[in-house]
Amino acid sequence: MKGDRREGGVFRQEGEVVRQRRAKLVRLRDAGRDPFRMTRFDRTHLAREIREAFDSLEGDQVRVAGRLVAQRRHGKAAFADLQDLSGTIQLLFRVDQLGEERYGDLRDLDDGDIVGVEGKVCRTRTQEITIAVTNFALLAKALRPPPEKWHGLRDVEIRYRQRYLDLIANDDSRRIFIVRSRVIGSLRRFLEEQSFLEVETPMMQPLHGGALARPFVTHHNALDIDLYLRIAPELYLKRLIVGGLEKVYEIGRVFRNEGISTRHNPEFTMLEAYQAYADYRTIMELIESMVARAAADSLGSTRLDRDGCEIELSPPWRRVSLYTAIEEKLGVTPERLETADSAREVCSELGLPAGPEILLSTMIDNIFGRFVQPTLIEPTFVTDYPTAVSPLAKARADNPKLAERFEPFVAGLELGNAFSELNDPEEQRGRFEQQARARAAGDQDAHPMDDDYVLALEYGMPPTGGLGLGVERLVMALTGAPSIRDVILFPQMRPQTE
RNA sequence: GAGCCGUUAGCUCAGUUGGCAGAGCACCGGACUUUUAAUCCGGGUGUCCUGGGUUCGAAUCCCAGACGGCUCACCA
Repeated sequence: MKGDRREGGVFRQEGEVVRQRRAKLVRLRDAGRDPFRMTRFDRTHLAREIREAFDSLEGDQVRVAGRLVAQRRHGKAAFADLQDLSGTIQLLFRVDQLGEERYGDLRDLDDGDIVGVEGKVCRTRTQEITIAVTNFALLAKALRPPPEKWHGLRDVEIRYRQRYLDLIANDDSRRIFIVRSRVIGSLRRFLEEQSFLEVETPMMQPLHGGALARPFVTHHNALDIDLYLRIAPELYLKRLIVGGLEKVYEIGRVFRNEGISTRHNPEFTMLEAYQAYADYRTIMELIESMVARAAADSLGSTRLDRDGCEIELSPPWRRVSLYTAIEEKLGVTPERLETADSAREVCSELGLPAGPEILLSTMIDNIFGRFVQPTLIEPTFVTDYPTAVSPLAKARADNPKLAERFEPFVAGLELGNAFSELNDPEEQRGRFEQQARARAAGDQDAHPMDDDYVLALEYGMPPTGGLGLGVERLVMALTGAPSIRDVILFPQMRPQTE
């Protein structure tokens, strides 16, 4: 066996502790008590259930199972803390209860071991709710110790690479992923109640579309074609609207081949929903109720406390034009953002890139993203995005340069994107052609021409409102998690080299 | 992709001017029948991220690299 080694954050040490534990396992096996041959253990209660129902359970025999996370030995008595999904509960082992031999078997137990115990619910002198153990079984041996109990596990690299250790050690991490699960459940229930139909559409697509982003490419051997991992389900979902399903949604993974940051992971979970005979204003109402509901279901409140600042998620949310929001924050009038030249001046003044190659829409987005977005703490719908950057959205009748589109913001985070869907096949074809030109000119994120989608529109799509919501962003907003990696169990990391 | 910062015991971290590698918790041995960061006595368990270089001597200084974090760029 090699000696101790440390490799960039993940611990693989074969240190003294591991050697001791392996030796202990060998002794157990030699004695015919191999813990890994244990199969089931029927428990009667979870830790929290015992604490919450103590009054009615006091004196009862119960069976619990979990991970041993702490031990306090006192010679002829010993305390231990057992952690299960619901929390921890104290165990009390006494030699006069277990007998000398059984009590001696406690030597087999280490922090981190998985044990099942049977015993009587009681309270100790210090009023701690405890199980006085009458019998116990080692159900699985931990050859490595869990993270240290007092300081916990802080090393972010280990937290992400070995998430199980993070979940064992950090209550807050466990809480965030439970919230995430509840949020997704809540979104489903809400949409179900509104008669939306949950559907699944291809993740591997011959043509990537529905968003402006670069895709991952893969290859199908039998068909001998390249396929793209989807960057959005949008165009398939709208085909279903054409097909008359009228209210559809999908919650699923999308993949975008771009940089990683505290707000971006290459794969993330997106909710997209489409409702026929609705427009973007209908969708605003849908989103504000749905998010408020998700907060209530996952946190028990529609109010968030963020750095001492209260955020109320109940409808209605503020609605503000992109241009008004910029003017309010920076005093830059909409007129100055009408032409690329005057916008360039504004960008120069603000210290933003203002080169001749930068498009007007990009400059506006930069100004907004840098100076306005971080201040949108209260839930806000920002409207009036330029049609030029919204190739799938219907233009406003009174001003075709602007789209019937909005983005929801909470706690400074962009949660998604929504609009009245463009259902005019001819105009859609024109928009795609414009995108294709941008693509030919080097814009790798531009939308590719999708004749098959235009064909679908030619059969007639009712006026439709649609939304895309980043589930991770929503969970970040609800939990206050500072990084998207904190709400994705296994975030993308660079592989470690040996 | 660029800049800045980080990587030392199982975990959390300290490490002075370049001079034998440190603390707390964990762990091992002993004591202890109501502790809960148990306590008391004894024990340091290490590829100081990796590879070069400077030096009598490198955790420390220099160069290159790996991984991570943050900011920016990219990106909804």
